[in-house]
Amino acid sequence: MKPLKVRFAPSPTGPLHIGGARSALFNYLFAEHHNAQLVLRIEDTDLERSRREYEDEIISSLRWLGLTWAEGVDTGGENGPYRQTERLDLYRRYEKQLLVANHAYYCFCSADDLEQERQSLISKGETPRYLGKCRHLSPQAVEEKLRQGLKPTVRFQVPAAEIIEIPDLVRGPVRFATEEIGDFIIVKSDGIPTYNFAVVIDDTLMDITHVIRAEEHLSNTPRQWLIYSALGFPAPEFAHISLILGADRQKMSKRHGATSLIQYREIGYLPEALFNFLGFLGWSPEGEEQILSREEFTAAFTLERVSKSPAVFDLNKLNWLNHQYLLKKSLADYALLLEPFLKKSAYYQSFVQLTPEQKELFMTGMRSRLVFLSEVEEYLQLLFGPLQYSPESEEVLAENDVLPVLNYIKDHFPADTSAANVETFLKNSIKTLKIKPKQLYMPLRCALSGQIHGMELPVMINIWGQKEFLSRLQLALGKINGNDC
RNA sequence: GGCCCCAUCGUCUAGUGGCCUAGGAUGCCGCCCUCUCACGGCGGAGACAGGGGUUCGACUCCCCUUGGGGCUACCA
Repeated sequence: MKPLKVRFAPSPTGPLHIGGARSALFNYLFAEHHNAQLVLRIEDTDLERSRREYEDEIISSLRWLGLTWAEGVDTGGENGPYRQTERLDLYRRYEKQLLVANHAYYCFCSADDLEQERQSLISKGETPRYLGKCRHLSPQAVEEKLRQGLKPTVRFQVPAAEIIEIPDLVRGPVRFATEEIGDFIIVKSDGIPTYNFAVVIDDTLMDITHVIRAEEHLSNTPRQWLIYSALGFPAPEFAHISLILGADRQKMSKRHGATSLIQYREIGYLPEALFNFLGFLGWSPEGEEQILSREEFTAAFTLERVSKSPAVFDLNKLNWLNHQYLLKKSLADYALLLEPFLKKSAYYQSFVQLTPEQKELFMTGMRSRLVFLSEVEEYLQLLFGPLQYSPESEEVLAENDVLPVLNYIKDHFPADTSAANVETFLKNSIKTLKIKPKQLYMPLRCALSGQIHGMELPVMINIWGQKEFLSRLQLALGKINGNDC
């Protein structure tokens, strides 16, 4: 039996998209599960939009996600080159073969003619398609047009009145009538093959056994099927996985916010969280656990459990997963992960001056709180930024009994500002003043940070130190007194 | 418009004719913990799109309707 082999074949026309990442992931999981090879091929036949920097970006996104492949544009292999624009002579060979065998022909129709034909068919309620005007051009006529310098496209001659049945591993058999298909272009007028043509040749030459790709390609599959059979190639197995939709149930696109993997990395999501999240979009294991390791995924992944219906991208769930993965990190690992985000902050200089103990307290506080890493900026601002009072905090400070409490704290504040000592001091103050904890903590929190939410108060106070603490408290007291006048 | 795909809580999903008064997760709400937020614990509301069949019995099979999506390019 032929060794199993799959591929991921992105177009370098933009950064790696969530949907593309999921397709890549499913191919990767399939390969790992079945001990198959994964190939990374670059489909750059769209000369206008393809850019080498996107290719690099896609590769680094895939690596970041933790995917590996045996063969490909960056790793090399026996079936290269792996960039379609470097395989043009290969396609030309098969183009000639189809031309000679009358499976394909030159077409000289203009864009205007094509558009007219299209509109006319739509108005008649038929499938818009090319009706084959140039199909029976005589060799002399073709010769003549070529001599005039006209640049033809090459069209595949679709056989009439056939039903094509594509066996699809996730959808079951899907049928198409060739009447609905029209002779389609396999080589553009600039000599570059179209997707439908190149993909068949590459998948064959690269010994791909399973084509796992997004459902948007399903309608293209009969065209490819026809080429396989005209060329005498065996067709691979197909598995069309459903699309990932935005919250509005439309295909994910730029207007749905962050759609590229890079953006998620920049916001501070972990690759393992994305891996886990994407793995559950359109697939689920037999058990009920939600968090799977890479090994558990590869052990459990089969195409049989891939869902047929499209999946909506749910940021809430990604957030939860990311938080879960973040929570599991050791403090040291967490600090390492947070570092780039800290460095980016305007308050980085203040942060680096903290003692190791303070940094650890800060990390511990962040770890239980942050859903994604870039959120750290809010906390840095609270600690090191200018004191600004939120409306809620002003309400708290406007209450009658806060002044004596704050004054007491100010007058008895200890010189030792270790978090433990501050906590003891605050607890003792509560007893002395005979008030509820909240009556002390809340006004104090608002006075010092201007916010009603935040990290543990003793930790914040410890980080501020006595001087900063008193100056903040002073500011709040002045504000309260001012308001009273 | 034509062709194709899809249809279980808001969302991701389990479910392959009786195990289902439909399970899990997330989100939401409540309680506990607690200075707040977060973490953690406990509990609650929340779905088989509609209509026909098939069957002793349909979430599960078939048909229709409806809804959503994809394709319909000299883009992939």
